[in-house]
Amino acid sequence: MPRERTARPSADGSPTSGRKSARTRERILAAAAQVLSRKGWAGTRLVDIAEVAEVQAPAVYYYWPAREDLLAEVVTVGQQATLEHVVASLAALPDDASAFDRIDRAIAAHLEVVLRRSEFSLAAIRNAAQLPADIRERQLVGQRAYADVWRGLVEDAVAAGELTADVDARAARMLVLGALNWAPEWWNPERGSLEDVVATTQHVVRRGLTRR
Amino acid sequence: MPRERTARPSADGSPTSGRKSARTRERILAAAAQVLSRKGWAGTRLVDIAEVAEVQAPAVYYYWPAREDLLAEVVTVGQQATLEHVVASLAALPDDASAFDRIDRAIAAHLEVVLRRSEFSLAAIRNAAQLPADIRERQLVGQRAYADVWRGLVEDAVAAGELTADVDARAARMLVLGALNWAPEWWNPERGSLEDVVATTQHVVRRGLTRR
DNA sequence: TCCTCGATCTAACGTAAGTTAGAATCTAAC
DNA sequence: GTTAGATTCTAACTTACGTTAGATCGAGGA
Repeated sequence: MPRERTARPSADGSPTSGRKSARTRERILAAAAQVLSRKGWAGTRLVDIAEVAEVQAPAVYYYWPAREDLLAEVVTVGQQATLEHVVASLAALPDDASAFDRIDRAIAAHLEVVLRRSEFSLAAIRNAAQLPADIRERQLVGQRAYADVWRGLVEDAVAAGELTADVDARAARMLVLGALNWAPEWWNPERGSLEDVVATTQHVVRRGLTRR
Repeated sequence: MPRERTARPSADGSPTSGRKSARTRERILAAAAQVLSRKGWAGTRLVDIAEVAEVQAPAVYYYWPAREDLLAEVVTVGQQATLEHVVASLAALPDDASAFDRIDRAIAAHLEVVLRRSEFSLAAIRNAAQLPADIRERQLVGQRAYADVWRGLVEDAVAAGELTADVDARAARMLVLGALNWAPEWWNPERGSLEDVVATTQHVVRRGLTRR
């Protein structure tokens, strides 16, 4: 059994730092995210993960009790990464930022994480509907927490009169999140920069939700 | 071997009409769509399909040579249903409909099919990324055909000067399609009517893409 | 240098699920 | 009512894959 079960990013934050065992664990986790995002929950084979991580399949059992636990951790990490990055981005804004500046920032942060740290968040997004019941339940808790952030953003915008009150707030919020979550399906770094996509999305969303 | 391999909707169009064997085939296909949309490509077990269709698993082999062929047909049907319904809806519009009226109609048609005939289109949408390579290739052809329809809609709107030219047309198009494809993840008939969602979406999209 | 223990491997097991074989049943024509 | 063909079933086979057991390798301290 390894001494530390949780990944501990070391001082310099580089993925190659830390104890060798911790690095192997990270490699397997990242490999699992990659395979999971492409093959789906049931289609993710331990052998494929192992091949990407350059280990033998049974090595997985040194770090996780079962395949399900490894995959569940991928989903959790993917969810938390999104939540934390968005919250941190919002916290970095000046206190007097307008409601729509905050929404712009959240859009940018969400796209950054799903398009750049894409394997983990993609795995979480694409497989949400396929999770086994027990894991799905935990996932819903995290999802609600993230939804609350966006609900707050939209409510603030409505209260500030910056957003049209003539559309259902929930529907509008989910339309936006849908557009964001779908971005990994079509965006390709070679066809346009991330910054361009962010700017376009901010443009369209701002116009779509702003009163005339 | 059954005499007819392709589903032939009979005069009244009801799912219980036609030869008994054809009805069984339809039942299995619909069951496959239901399971596939929830469990993912690899997670869709023949036994689960059979249970929903009220048949034993080997009965599937009377109609399809292998599990893959059944699932591939579900994806094809889901894709074609969307394409055909949108194209038919557009064709029903008067010739003098404005570019944005046509986009509104396409939005309504797309949402209708993914939210109502949801099992087939959901199966196609959610599993696009997980398809085996050979099937994925065929799927991309259909996907391109559908993308062409939307590309045309957007181009017409730009040409008519109804749509802002200051955003990347492709990105805007994909953002809208993302919002539409994501709707099944959150829409629930008990929380609001389909008509309301359609109206809200049309509102937001029209504002989002229209020049000031 | 040797010993210990952490880390990973090779080999084997058990089971779930797709598939096949062949029997049983049902339908429709004569 | 009988028969032929269509349809569906039960039972068995096969393979893939998660998992376990136990051996092996490697690094760090005595």
